[in-house]
Amino acid sequence: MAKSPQPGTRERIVHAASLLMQRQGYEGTGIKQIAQEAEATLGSVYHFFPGGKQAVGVAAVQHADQEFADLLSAALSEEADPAKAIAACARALACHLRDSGWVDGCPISATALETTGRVPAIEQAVNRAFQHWRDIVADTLRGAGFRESDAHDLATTVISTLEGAELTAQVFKSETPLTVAGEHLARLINSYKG
Amino acid sequence: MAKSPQPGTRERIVHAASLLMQRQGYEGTGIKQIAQEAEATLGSVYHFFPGGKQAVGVAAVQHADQEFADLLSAALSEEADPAKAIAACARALACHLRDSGWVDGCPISATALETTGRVPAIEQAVNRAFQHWRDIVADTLRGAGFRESDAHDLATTVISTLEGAELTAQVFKSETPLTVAGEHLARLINSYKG
DNA sequence: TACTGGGTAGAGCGTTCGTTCTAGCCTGTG
DNA sequence: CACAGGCTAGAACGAACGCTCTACCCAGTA
Repeated sequence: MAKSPQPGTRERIVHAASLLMQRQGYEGTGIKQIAQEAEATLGSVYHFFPGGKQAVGVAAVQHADQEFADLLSAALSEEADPAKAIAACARALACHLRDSGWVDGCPISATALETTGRVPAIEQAVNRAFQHWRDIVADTLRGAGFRESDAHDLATTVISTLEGAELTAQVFKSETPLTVAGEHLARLINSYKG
Repeated sequence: MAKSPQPGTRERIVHAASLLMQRQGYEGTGIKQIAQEAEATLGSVYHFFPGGKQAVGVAAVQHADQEFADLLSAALSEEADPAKAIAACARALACHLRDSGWVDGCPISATALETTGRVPAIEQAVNRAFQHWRDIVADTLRGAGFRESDAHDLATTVISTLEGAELTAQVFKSETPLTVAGEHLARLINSYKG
């Protein structure tokens, strides 16, 4: 009974919410639209998320958090050199963004910007996601022999820059901002080596 | 209610729209809220902006575009060394963000993310703003003797990174991401010198 | 004096929002 | 077979949305 049945209605709702919020933000996405996209009914949504739209939003952010963390971990473990790994990661994001028709950028930044200081529950989920991602990068850098404080600062800038470059690429509808940012990050990281 | 002094009604509307959209995005901001904040009436808003909410949004983005361009130009012309100037600019953004209670980040990024691929008029205004800002940085770098292509790529990354760092700083409610990003950008720029 | 027109004021339109509610379906157990 | 309970289905609510509409105020002009 505690197990979710079939291809999981709850999962479909979270996935649809995450996708829609990625593309049109939190405010721009309606509960009914989420239900429709998930091929669920309003009743189901409120059954699984008695907390309403906020609760769906939090779950969607957490889902996107884990999804991007997995992508980041995979990209970083494929390459021994962290500088090259991050540049490759930026290129991968650029490809994905292009293939989506310049629509699928960072899955939570739109939601983050709309809700800062106004919806604490979502704010907190976003905060945790950013910490999560930064820590993944920081751990990789530490593992590659970077000094503790350098690793932390570099990881912060890596996340910031990827985030910003994704936005810029989306605005310009061009892969260039992301690929260039990746190369610049690699150059920056290499300048700390040794 | 009480009649407002000097500044024209149209200007008050644009200013209020810009501020509200900065804090809660395009979708999260209502026309009536804009009118109220501007101490104007709905009739006045539709008198000055027959195009409705989209038209107000475009004007707000253009206003924010010019405002940030002025801030950028001022910061860049205060320092001869562009690397130091950009680091100083990042610190200034951090101060402003902190003083606003971590609420006033980039004035258009929330709107940009919500409207990409969905509201062409606003999309275009955002595109022009990013180009505008990038060109200001690129011109400064070119003026400081950087190669044409280096200046262009660096300018793109500077805007991306500032944008992303502002978001990260907002999420973490900390000045650090912005100040660190500023220092990293300075280091990156200096690595292209000579 | 009367006219003119930019600007102000706000009631109210149709729609959609988030949410609540009741009723019914379906499946696993006793 | 009966029956409980997780889940689905969708009608309906008040509030808020973007927007339209008419009426009014009040210089400036003649």
